[in-house]
Amino acid sequence: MSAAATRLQIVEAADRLFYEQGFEATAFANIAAATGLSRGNFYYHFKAKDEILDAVITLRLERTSLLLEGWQAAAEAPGERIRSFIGMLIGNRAKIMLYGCPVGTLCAELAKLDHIANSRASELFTLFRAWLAGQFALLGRTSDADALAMHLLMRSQGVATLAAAFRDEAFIRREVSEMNTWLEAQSPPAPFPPAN
Amino acid sequence: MSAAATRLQIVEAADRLFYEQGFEATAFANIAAATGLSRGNFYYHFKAKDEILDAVITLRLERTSLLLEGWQAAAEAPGERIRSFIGMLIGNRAKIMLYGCPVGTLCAELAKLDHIANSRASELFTLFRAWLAGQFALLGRTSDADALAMHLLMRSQGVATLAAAFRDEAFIRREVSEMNTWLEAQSPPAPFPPAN
DNA sequence: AGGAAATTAGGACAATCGACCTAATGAGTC
DNA sequence: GACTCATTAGGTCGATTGTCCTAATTTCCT
Repeated sequence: MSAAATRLQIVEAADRLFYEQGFEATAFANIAAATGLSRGNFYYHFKAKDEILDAVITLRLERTSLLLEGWQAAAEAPGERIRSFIGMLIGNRAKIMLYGCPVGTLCAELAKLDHIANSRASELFTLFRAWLAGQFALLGRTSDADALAMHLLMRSQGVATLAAAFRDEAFIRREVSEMNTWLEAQSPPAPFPPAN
Repeated sequence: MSAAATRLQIVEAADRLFYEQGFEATAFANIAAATGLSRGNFYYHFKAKDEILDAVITLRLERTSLLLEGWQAAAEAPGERIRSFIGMLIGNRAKIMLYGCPVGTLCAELAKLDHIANSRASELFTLFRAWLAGQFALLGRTSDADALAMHLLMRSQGVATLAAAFRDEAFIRREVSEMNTWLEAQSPPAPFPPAN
């Protein structure tokens, strides 16, 4: 197999295991078992475990960018695009109830480990934050676009954390519904009361 | 020193280290260095590391109960009591920006580790949830008291997660302010429109 | 097909982990 | 002060960790 293909195989297995078990709790033996590769083989593609983490974060950054571009292309209306973001909580509800949000839990773990890759992991949040702020700006909320983006990001993180703690799918659906109605109320810029 | 005092010393050091570094990343050597005690000594007070975790969770459950009772006694109005809960985000903002929420991050880690103590850790959430639901019931929101409690819990978790990721104190203050105004809007039961 | 380079497998290494054991020290009683 | 029991210190154990090294294997080019 080509080196690039093997490398990707390692990174994808590590990506899944880091999410399901955590970074520190995932040993080379786990990645080896998941990929069917030998442990010693990893050091041909990576110098250290931290380098695998870097590759995982890079992979997530790339795929997140593609995801956002996809939402950007799939809808013209900013509100509908934001609804795609909110919809993630429903689409990934099964894994979220088991392992929480991949971004939030990774950042939390790396912060506690005081790991160097911590700032790079939080760039995943920045990606969503900037994209959401762009959509709110398109909605006319140019002055508080970033604050609205952070607010929505905050809600999705809170939902993911509690959904995992209580294994409660109904809670996810209820909060997603509330997020959508909240979103509806954010649309009109209305510098003057609407004339009708 | 008495056995009970030494035991408490161990549990309190473990409590802090589990919060700041995570459960798995905290070794007996760390607790030994923090307390000045010998490693082998721990096994006189606990059978295994999991038992220390159990003691830490028990300690947190007790202190959380005391905290809630204190809020209960400090204010008559349920709204003011709930504001005490929200105020935690301000009071603990320094540590929250470094390590996130002690409850949320512990639950997240134990879920990934598939640890037996996971359900016991989430009881910490249940404590806040039930108490908050009680306050909302006192506000007249008997039918959706639990949903409102979960909503507030969700917001505090999201704020803690993002505040840690971005090290953003202004974000905490802004969201706390929004939570308080949201709380104001939840007060009136108003089965009929107010007559004035 | 043959040979060079790329890729992989598997073992060995020191370090660290939780766990266990035993001897030394402490405090309190007669 | 001697005795007993509670408490602590320190060392040891096997298992596991990330890391490294070398030989075997595969791939690819001539």
